[in-house]
Amino acid sequence: MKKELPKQYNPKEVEERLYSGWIKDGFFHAKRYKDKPSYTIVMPPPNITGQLHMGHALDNTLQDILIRYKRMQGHSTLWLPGTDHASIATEARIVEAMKKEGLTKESIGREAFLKRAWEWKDKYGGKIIEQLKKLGSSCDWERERFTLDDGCSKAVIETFVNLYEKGLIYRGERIINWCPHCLTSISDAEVEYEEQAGFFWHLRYPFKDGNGYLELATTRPETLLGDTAVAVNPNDERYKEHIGKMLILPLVHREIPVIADDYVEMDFGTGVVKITPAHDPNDFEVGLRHNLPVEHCLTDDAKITDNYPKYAGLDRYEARKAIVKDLQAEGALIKTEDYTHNVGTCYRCSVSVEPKVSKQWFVSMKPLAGPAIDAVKNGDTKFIPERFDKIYFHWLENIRDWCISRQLWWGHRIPAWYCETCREINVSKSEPHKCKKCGSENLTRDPDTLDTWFSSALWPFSTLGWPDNTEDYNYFYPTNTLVTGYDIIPFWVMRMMFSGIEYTGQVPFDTVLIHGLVRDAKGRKMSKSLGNGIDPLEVISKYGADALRFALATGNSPGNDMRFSDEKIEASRNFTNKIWNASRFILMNLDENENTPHIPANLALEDKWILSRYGKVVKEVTGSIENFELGIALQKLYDFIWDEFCDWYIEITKIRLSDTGEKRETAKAILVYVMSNTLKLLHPFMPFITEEIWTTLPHDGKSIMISPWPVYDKNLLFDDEEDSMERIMTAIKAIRNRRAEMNVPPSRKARLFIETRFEEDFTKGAVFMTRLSGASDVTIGDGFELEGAVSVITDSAKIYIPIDELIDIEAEKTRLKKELKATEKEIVMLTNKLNNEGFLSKAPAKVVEAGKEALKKNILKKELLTESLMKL
RNA sequence: GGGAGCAUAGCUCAGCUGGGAGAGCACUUGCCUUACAAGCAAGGGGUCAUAGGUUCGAGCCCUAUUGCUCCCACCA
Repeated sequence: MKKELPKQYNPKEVEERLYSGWIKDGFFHAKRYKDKPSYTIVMPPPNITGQLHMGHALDNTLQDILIRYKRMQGHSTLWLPGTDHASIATEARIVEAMKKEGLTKESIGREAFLKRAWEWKDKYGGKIIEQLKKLGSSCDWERERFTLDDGCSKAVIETFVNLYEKGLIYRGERIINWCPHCLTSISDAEVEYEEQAGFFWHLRYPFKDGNGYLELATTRPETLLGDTAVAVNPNDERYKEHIGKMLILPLVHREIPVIADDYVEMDFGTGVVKITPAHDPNDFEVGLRHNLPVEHCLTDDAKITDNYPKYAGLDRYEARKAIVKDLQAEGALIKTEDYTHNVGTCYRCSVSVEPKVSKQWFVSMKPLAGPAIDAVKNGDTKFIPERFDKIYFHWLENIRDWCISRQLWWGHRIPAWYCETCREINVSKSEPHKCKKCGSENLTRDPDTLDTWFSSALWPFSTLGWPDNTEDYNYFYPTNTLVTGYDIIPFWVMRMMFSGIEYTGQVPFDTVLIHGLVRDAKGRKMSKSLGNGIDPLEVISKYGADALRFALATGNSPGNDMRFSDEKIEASRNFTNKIWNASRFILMNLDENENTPHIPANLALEDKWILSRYGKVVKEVTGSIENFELGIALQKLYDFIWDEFCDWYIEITKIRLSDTGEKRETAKAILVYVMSNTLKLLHPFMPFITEEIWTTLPHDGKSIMISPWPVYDKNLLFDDEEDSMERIMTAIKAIRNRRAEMNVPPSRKARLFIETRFEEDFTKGAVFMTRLSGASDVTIGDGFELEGAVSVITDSAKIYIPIDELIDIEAEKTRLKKELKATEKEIVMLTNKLNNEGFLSKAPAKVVEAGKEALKKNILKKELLTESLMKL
């Protein structure tokens, strides 16, 4: 049966059929071959609350390209997928859902809450995985993991206990970032600063002795309730005499001291700062240095505490108004100024973060940061593009201890039990039955869970079976490439690095490929609130996954943001259409039982040319992918397929295809060979359409995705034939140009008379020159005496086109003169260059040679032009 | 306050270690040439932000300037 492709490419049908076929054949499943190198990527696990957005689509497209490429190259390839439990986001979702039923976490209790959470996860957690499949992701779904599954949890407990025993995890009362909405602590990395318009309230704090006052300014007057001192700079002459004196705190009428601390900037404001250790990170530090009491005046949900009955229960912003009013009434308010400043907000809910002193668990970062910095400095892991190592270094060099405890229930519960008898902390991998210090059996487990990122930090090895010494772990770890956006370097990349080094003794990956954000057509960040997000699933259903992947992979370079637009996706779709139709054309010309791709013996000039060009594309594309220049690799394939293969080679073969015998067979064979192999090069980028076509063409093997990646073959290089084709193509373009200029309709065929030194080339090319340049026939010879013929001159030939009715001798002269002038200019430029001693001695031989070659061509062209002018 | 990025054709962007600028879209002209009008052919359009410097040679390297963008930072 002769094979055919339908007239229109139908991505939907093809994608579903092929994807399920690949799964069924087990092509995505990674096997550990002893004699093959491994190549591993762990997927950045999307949140179970997530919906696939363009960021995921880009991230996973890039990973799939690398994985498919390496798989075809014969590596034991593992792309390990999974999801993240996303403690805050998921818990918020469930709390919200319960609210509708009139329930709260507390009302149903921890166990029932977790039951709901797992149910929620089972119901919705797999959604994003299904969406990733639509993209064509060739993940090993048999190895899919979840950050809260048994294996990952075991790794988390192992790590926690281990670090605790090493003294790198500790519990302490520190100032942390508190989200009054999510009701949990969050880490420094989870705070986003945004500029907000506010006020600067200037206040008067009177001295206890009734002798005057100090003026200070604050943006948060409500924290005045928690003031336990006022600070000035020790070197500030204005206030030196007041240091140690007591002030009366307005409204509260508590006595607080004036202290001296370097932290105070003399030239900012009045040089006097109120100190609220409980609710400001800097003030907390000052408080530590001066032994100040920590006075809490805000509750967990940011309301005034019961200690201040007049304001108790008021929200922080209401309290602010009330307190300002009262300050004014008391005469303590001097003035109010407009003031914009940075306010920390929660990266999950955008509510202003409240700094708060609280007992939490921390990871001691300094000892872990050092080796992580070294690993990048000495090249064990490298960032692409390199500049992102600066961001990485900056974070690690300035890092503070990582607050890892969260006041949430959905997550890994901290493995610490407190003895109710002696207060000893018992940290243990399994539940202890009695206190290790006093033997009491009255133990209570810490109610808190760990930061989601604590488990994510272990992802590259916890998913492979660590801490157990599994075969997967030994074979696939360390992983190779991590692909992610620059925005999560501090959250994730950095933490995986120090975790990997600390626990496994190896960096978790050798390369971090960083990509940018996908923005909308106007360059805005895609966001829910703006409603400008483009849904990748809609794009897939309208244009196909391959078109989406092409649009995401092309025209952008690592680390840079990109824009996504309708124009771009349409251009991508057009490319899929082009490939589809080229293939249809080839299939149309094949006979039944065609041979598998091969190169026949008697090659024509153009066959050698396209093979040579193809060979170079193999080399270039492979090189570009190796350098992670995926956009460039794809651009090269696009250009080769569209310009060289379709617009030239296919057009040229049409002559031979209408013939019979060996000529036709050879053309067919080369068409199949080049198309089929080029599809392989394209497969990592556009898996579906390439598979569909490849398996329809004569092929060897079950699937393109497990076929061997083309290898650069020097035997396929034909430099002389490339030069010959170049001459002919230049001539054809010049003829087309002349005809277009003179408005000769394509239907008007004309004869061609060619004078050339490259007679052999043009004799070969004459076969297809007629078709491609609208000629009726070609005559190659010498000394043509043609009255009123248009001449076309290239650096290798002089071509006459007799079109009597169109010839205008004067116009012809003008045109030739113009061209002569341009050629002469070129000659002068090249001559100067080649007479330059510096250039000759310092430029590489290759460049000098190219210059000489160009000069030679221009001189030839000049001669031909001059001759033609003389004749006229 | 510190750091980074960007500035190339009307628009969106490529341009790998320096060898006389490219693509897609848009525009102009002509084509239903039997794979593709989602196409074919031909064309117009750029002192590569500005000013210096290094070099035989600079979009690419160095310095300064201007304009945007982002990240980090305890100026209350």
